[in-house]
Amino acid sequence: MSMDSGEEVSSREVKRILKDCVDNEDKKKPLTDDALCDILKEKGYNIARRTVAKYREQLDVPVARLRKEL
DNA sequence: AATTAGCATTAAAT
DNA sequence: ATTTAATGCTAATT
Repeated sequence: MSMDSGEEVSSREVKRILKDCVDNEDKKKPLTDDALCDILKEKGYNIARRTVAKYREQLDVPVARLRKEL
C-alpha cells in the first residue's frame, strides 16, 4: 500500500480533472480559471481560483485567452 | 512550503 | 473611452 499523504493524492486528482476539462473544452469558449474553479467546487473540491491558476501553470496550460481559437 | 485574500494590471467587451 | 472580466502579484495565513 502507498504511504502517500491524502493531500498529495487529491492535488494529483485535481490536476487530472483540470487536464480533462481543458482537453474537452469548447475551444471557441475556453474555460477561465474561475469557471474551472466552479466545476471543481461542483465535484466537491473547494479550492481557490488562485490555486487553480497555479495548478494550470504547473500543467503547462496557457490562460484561457491564449487557448481560444477562431 | 502551499494556499489564499486583497489589490494591481491587462485584455476584452461595450 | 469607459466598464467589466480574467489573470497576475505580493503579503498574510496556515
